[in-house]
Amino acid sequence: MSEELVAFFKALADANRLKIVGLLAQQPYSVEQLAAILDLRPSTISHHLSKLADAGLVSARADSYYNVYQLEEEKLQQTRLLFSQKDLAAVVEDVDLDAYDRKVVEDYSLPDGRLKTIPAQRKKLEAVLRYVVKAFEP
Amino acid sequence: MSEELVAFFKALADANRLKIVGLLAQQPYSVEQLAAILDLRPSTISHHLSKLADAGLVSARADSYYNVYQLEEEKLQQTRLLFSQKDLAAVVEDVDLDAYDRKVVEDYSLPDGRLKTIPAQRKKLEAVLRYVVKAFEP
DNA sequence: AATCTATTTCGATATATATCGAATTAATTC
DNA sequence: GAATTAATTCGATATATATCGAAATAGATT
Repeated sequence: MSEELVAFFKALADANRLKIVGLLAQQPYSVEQLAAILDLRPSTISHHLSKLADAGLVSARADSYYNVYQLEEEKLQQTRLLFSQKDLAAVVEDVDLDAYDRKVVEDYSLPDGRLKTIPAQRKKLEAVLRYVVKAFEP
Repeated sequence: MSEELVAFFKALADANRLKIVGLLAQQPYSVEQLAAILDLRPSTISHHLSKLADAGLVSARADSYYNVYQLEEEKLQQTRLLFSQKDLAAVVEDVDLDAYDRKVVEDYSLPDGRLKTIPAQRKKLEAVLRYVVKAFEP
């Protein structure tokens, strides 16, 4: 039967899931990061990733205690045939890539702008560092 | 934006629409023929074709007073990259290709099996002829 | 060990979609 | 010209899907 083929197209037939694919085409992301960037709840992102995983388009890798999702390269080849690099870039063009970093800094900041504490979680520490580094760029 | 891309995948994200594409990959069909073959109402087929047309995957051609739908070749190329010839064939493998011909013959037959009248519509006449010819094959 | 935290699962809800049957439209046959 | 017919459009309905928030789970930090 062609249930698999239908599932493949269904997986790509949603604007937010296409954005997830577009983002993962650049680098792996955790659920929380994707949630912040796409302004959706983590549970929603988890559902989307589950559908993409069922279709074989993404896979999860445990990194510390994050679940980091990445594109499956073979399937990626298939999808690259479908929508070009340009299309793939267009999908994420109106996406706020820094939303996660900003959110973390905000969560850890006092009203006066200084950090309450240094985040214990590695990804959050990284986010703060990226944010600070960016502040010193031209 | 990537609304167009989403529409493209949405168009293919349905088992019956995939079957329509698989059928049209072999030859053009009218709405009525597709309805008989896929066992759906003509209005349903019309909706499906409308979505496929919006995505640029099919186009209509007036033939006598039938609307005959065919695949758009350029888009077909794109989809051929997605799902191979084999997949395309698999999509229609459990489809009853002769359903339309049988239905026409049944509609025009008397209880004793002889034809009431010769169908006036060209496609129905063709259907009866195909049916009869097939009856004389090995 | 106790507490936090990221993710998943579950239940609820609102929106979208597939399908049908009836009404409408456009074109054909008689 | 009247009756027939293919296709589309419309209204209704049932199912599917996207999303959320809360609860449950698994893992890490203190």
